[in-house]
Amino acid sequence: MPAAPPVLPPAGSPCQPDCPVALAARILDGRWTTRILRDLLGGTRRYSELLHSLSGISPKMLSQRLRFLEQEGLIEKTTYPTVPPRTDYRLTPLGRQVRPVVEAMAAFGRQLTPSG
Amino acid sequence: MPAAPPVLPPAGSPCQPDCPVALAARILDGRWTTRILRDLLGGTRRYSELLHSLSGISPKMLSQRLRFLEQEGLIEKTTYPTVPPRTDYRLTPLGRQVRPVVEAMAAFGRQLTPSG
DNA sequence: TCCAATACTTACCAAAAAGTAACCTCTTCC
DNA sequence: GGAAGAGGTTACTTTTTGGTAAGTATTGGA
Repeated sequence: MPAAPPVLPPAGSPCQPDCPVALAARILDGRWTTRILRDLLGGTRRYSELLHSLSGISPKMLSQRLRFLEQEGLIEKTTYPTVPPRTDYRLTPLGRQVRPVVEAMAAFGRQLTPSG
Repeated sequence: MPAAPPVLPPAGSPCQPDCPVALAARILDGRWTTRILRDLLGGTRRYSELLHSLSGISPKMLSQRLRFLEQEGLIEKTTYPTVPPRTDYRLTPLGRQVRPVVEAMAAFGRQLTPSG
């Protein structure tokens, strides 16, 4: 059975603050959010792995965004009481629902690159 | 023939600043951008229509975002020298490529609504 | 004793994004 | 001589976002 067709609100209807696009934008907004999600779509990641792979992000921003995404129910973490401690982050079922968004962004972003 | 399968960068590869997702995020970032694009996906709109339909946006923000999107080649405008003057905004071919992104965001946003 | 490693937090600061309110231009209608 | 209406701009302020640097906790190892 095919996936449900993508539905955009009808042509005339304005995008109210509670419109699905606005709700998604509130969560996905920010320089780093979609990049963090993109990396987590590749599987579980540790804090230090993300800090390294998202070149340029500061520890503060990373933990801030991670905390926000956790609050919003998109990711969850596990801390292992080893020495030194270790923390794993992974997407929740809700978080995995952003895959189509990130994929569509990647496809759009490829149109943007001057030379592939 | 089916659409090309959505491709996300391979699991291990970090999201560099020039990764497609980051490039798309730079343009789609901000509280209003995707909402403006959402409305324009419904067809040509006038400045005053957008000002009204994007409830809460200020004239300054709207013209700022519109100018930015024009610079980035996603929209174009036409001004008619009527009295009073009239301006139409519409998506360019590049701008229409954001449709899948906005659709995916809408689908994700619908998961977020507590009730419908 | 001090350093290393991991995963943070805190205080402080700079820059960017967004909001508010007022103003501007032009012309036609009252 | 206004006001109205479209499409903005300007100056000013606030809020949000992001960055830097340093500090915290734990404990095994040199």
